[in-house]
Amino acid sequence: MDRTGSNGSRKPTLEDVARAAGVSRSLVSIIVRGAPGASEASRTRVMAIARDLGYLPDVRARLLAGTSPKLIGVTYKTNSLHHADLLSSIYETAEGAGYEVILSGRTRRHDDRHAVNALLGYRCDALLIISPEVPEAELQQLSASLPILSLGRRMVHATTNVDVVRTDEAAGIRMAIDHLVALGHRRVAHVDGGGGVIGTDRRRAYRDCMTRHGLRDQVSIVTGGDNADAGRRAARRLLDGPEPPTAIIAYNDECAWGVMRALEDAGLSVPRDVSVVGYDGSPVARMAPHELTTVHQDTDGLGRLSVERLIARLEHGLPIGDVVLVPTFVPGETTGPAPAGA
Amino acid sequence: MDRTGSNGSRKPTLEDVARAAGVSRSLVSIIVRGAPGASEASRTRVMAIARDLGYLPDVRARLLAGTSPKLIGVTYKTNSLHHADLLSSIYETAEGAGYEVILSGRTRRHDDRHAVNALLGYRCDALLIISPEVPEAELQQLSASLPILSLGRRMVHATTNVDVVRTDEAAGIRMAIDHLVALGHRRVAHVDGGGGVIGTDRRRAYRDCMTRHGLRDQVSIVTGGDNADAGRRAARRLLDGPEPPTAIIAYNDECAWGVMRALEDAGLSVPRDVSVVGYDGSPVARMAPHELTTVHQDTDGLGRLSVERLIARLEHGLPIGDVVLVPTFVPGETTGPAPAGA
DNA sequence: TGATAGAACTAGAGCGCTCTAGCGGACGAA
DNA sequence: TTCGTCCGCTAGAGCGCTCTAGTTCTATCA
Repeated sequence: MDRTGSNGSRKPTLEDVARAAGVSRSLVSIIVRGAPGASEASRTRVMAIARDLGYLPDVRARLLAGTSPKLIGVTYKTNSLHHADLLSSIYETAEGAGYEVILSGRTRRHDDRHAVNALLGYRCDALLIISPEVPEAELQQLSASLPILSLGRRMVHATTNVDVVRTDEAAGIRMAIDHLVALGHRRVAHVDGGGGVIGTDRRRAYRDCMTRHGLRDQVSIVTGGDNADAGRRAARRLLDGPEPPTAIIAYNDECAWGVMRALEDAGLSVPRDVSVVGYDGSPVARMAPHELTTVHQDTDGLGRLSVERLIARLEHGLPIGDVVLVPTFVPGETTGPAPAGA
Repeated sequence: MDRTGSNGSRKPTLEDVARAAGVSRSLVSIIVRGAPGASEASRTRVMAIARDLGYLPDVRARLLAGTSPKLIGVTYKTNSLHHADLLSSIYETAEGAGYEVILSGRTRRHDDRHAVNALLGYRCDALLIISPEVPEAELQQLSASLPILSLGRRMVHATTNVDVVRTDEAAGIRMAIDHLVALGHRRVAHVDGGGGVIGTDRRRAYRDCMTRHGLRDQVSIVTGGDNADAGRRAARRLLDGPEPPTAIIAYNDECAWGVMRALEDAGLSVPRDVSVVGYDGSPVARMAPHELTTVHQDTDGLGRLSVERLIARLEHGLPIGDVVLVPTFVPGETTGPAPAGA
């Protein structure tokens, strides 16, 4: 078997182009990179030859030899619609700035740590972790050797060196509760996202905001998660309780789907009997049979800002700190007036 | 600003470990790779030192220097739940076999060609393209320089050098139609996936199978797509027609969501008024408020087989050809008996 | 005793690129 | 004329690794 491809010929290298053009490897390098230091005449001539030969730079060699930062490692959960959405703007921003993006997906058996290690193996210059799930201390430790940006998750310790671009969770939850209360709801429950920082923030915001509305005794929280199954199980427990809620704020859109599923199972109608609010609001996530009422995060902005700031830090050492975007509340068809008797 | 990390120290290299251990770079290389040729004593000693130093092999250098194939490039659509599902088994199988996987996502503005070029830049040894959208000729041309495997999409020309691992589309559609016909449905429509090969196969299978059931005059096809929006728009057109169907087979699960959405909009109940069948059946895709009746592809099998075969080809030159898996039909809650009057 | 084999290890080339240092020639200024 | 300067270009080192072709050392056997 021929390793180099069925046609038996190696991929052309800089050397090949240089030989064909009768110039040095260095000149070709300058030209294909678009770096200054070559005459216009040489540029057009060499580029034409490179094209003819089908030359494509070897990214591995380029990264190995280069001295300026050029590689951003990104990890995300492959089964998250919201993460997938963020990738689009991350790709676009990075490519526009001349940076390579290397992806490492997190799956069931391939978690944060695996993914981060894979990225470190590529010696990326910075790490963009979407909603990191490892302990903050680990991120902190990592940040000693390269810039780390957490997209979505806040850092608890102010002293941290880990940069953050995120959404104002409290604002999002507040909008949702204000909306529901204005519709006459009082028994507003929360299916939370579990023990993570984002989940904790949303849960606390829920509690605070309920209290501010004088509904402290109506606070009802049940452990959910970031997927539909978790939402469904959680909602089922909620409905089994003594006083089922008239509105449910789910941890995210997928979770909200599960919640609606459970309501359906219980013969309840949305929003007539129970109102449901999601979170994230990425277009791809809004496929529910009813247009989901949701807290819309600025996906494009989050992705773009993360990359822009990370690059600014890499190139000029500008600190990023904690960038907070305000979400938008998007009323849909899954929320309505509280039932009369409630 | 210090490029090499805030602690100012470069990442340790083989050289560093070798020096610390008082042995040659070559020996350390042998040991960290787990290659034969080192004593047990050296192994434990050097490994301990490597660990202490926090040594992590540089993948770029390793790939650049290595002569045996080790890198599989994978491209997929970031917003496809089915593709995301496939990634899990692809990762696991490849890692288990000691291969690196490099991902390149396809997004709105970052299409097949971009993604493939990015992967070629890394000089991957083989390309695994999930549901490729480029013309077959282009794949064919690509296959001249490295093994190409199309996961999901069949090749039209028998002479092609592109390998395929896919699902038996005809069988899947047949199961769906048999199921619906057994429930008394006659007006079974199809919201298709557009002009791609997979879409065409499912469409043709639909037509053939309807004909076999003596329902040729009931054939009703409307152009959909692989997402909920497309499904919704398509179903709307279907319902506007003279004789709306009593059952709809959607191109995939996301499309089916859209179809259900349109039915809901029209005040129709699923499955009382109209039955709906999806396609793919990955767990993450089955979040509809009703358990979707769907044609379940063997996601794990597809991913695993693709990688296993690709590796077999790389290492032993074994041809892959056209591997076809048979899907499973999973009856859910979105299909029921045809309405009496229909 | 010396030849021989095998195990353990090393030297050094080379993967494809970038980057620094420097070279030659053209040109303008003194 | 001579010097300096700038432009266009090249030589060659080096990025961190793998791999081939040794070398050394010990054990074994005629």
